[in-house]
Amino acid sequence: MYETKLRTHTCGELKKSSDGQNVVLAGWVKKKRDHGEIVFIDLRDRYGVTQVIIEKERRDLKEQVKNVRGEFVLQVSGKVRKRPLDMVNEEIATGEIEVVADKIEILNESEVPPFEIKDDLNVQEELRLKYRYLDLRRNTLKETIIARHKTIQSMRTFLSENGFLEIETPVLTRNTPEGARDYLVPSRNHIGKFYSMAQSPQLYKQLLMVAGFDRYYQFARCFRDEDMRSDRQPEFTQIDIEMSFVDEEDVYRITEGLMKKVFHDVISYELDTPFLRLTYKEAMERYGSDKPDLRYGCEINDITDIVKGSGFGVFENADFTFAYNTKQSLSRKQIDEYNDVAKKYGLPGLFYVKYTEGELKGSIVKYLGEISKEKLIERLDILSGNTIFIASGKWKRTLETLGACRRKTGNDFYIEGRGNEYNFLWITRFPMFEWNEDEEKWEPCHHIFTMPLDEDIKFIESDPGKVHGKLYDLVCNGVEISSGSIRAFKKDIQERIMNVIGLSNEEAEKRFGFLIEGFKYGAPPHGGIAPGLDRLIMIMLNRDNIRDVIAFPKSLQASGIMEDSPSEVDDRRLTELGLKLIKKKGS
RNA sequence: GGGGUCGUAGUUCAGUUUUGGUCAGAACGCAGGCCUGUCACGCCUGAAGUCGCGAGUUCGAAUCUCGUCGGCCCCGCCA
Repeated sequence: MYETKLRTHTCGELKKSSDGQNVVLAGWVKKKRDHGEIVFIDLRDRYGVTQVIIEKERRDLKEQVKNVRGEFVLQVSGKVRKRPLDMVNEEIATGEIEVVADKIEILNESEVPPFEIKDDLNVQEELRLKYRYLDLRRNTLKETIIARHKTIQSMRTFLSENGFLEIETPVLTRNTPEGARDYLVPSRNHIGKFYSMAQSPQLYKQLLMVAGFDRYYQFARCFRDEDMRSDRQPEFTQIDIEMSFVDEEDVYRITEGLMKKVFHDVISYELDTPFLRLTYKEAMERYGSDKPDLRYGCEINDITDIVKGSGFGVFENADFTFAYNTKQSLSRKQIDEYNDVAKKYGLPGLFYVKYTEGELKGSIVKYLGEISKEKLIERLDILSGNTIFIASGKWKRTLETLGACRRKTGNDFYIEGRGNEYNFLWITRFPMFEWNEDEEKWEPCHHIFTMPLDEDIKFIESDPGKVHGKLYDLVCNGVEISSGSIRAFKKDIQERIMNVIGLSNEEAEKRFGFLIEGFKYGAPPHGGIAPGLDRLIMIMLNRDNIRDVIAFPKSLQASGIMEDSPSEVDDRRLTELGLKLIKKKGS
């Protein structure tokens, strides 16, 4: 396989049936085991590991490899030999054979690497990032990168077979102030002006619909100058999809088909389709999240009706009181951790109730009558030993807080060892607008080219908070994999939406005039979706960090640890660009 | 922008509070030697640290104080 001038076989393919063959292998020294009379060398490449043996009479070879150690690059010529039965290594694919060395060429030496190249590695990530090319030699990371390739390959096949065209769009584009901060690129030809690195190909793909390419996709690199998280990178990849003459159902069907195929091709997992659907409201009220993990229960319940009238101030003054049952017996210390979570999400704290010895216990129990207690026990399905959390306040914040607590319960008790379950669902019926308290104005929840639900269009002016968009998110195991929408392709709807959020015609013209202009010439009804490739692979391979699925990722401070980016540049370059630094670090 | 946490041989860590002083330690790796069958080879010997960096307190700082840099995690932000 993959024979070249320097090798006849890879280090992963020789089998019992290769016995007696003369072969040439090339690879890295994984391990040398020198027994004096006899020497073993495990040779590693992308495909596997093969044991090379230098026999006792080959003093010349032994002398030659005297100084060889891990990560030297060798070319070994020799004969494949079946190992004696009791010498077979069942751990590796080539464990039934070994190659008896006849000739060894040291293709390159290696310094002692800063960390060992082995699978069960425990090294500070900073060091792994600095020597990423060494980290990538390890199986775990290597397999991820291979899986990433397979994912892309599988998607290309599926989309191409379904009539989608792969079309590239510019990375260097213009600033569109909505949404995330974008990376700016100063222009040498236009002093004082800047390109923006595309946050996504959103506007281009919609114009491709105007152009008549009714099924488009692209593996689009997206750039966002925002703060990192364990699932966010400043540059990441979306599998950007847009279709014409469709409604939500068409997008769901294609996306479900795509996921089904990818999971089958990459990890041999058969997804059930169609995926479950929840409205945004339902997801929030039952799970406290617009991206709930449905691998476990712990559903939130509205208990406002039970606690109103209890006389307890917090309950009386709050819009809503919600609760969920952890179905666990938590210690005082554990409960404190939940209080910390609540504080982080802006609630003063949580109440908890424990059911022990046939009695509800907790600070708020004294406010509840017998009937209320019984209702509570029934509604939350409380069993002996259960700890229940209760929170009061405004709808969204209270639910989000309990949602964060529920997530903690899940992490602590329910999802351990269940990374190989995949619980996909669609979240639908998102609100179109959100009221910004600080600026006292309506803001779009998604982006402004979203089509409202037909039945809500009449509320656009009178009651924007009541308008839902043709918006959908694809969620799996508590992670937002993707979001998309059916677009507002007609001028009148667009203008009504812009009016709600206080965007004047001139302003809109300035920001995305080219899109509005394009929409004048027969824009077809269209919509799309853009699954995040990195997150999808994270979920599929059960990794909890996005850096693990990217060959050369950035650190949390958006630095390239290996290449030491970003870097300062010569003053000459700045001058050329008409730029001058205001502050320079260390000056 | 805010909060948390970590930083000690090449690597992973112990030592840091109660107690500032026999506190520069282990394992792996590395180097030298021995060893027909290992695959986490084994045995013997050895080298190896600006305790992230800087300042301060002190007779004395890995240990206490302040600052700073970097990694990771979270909130804000962000599809």
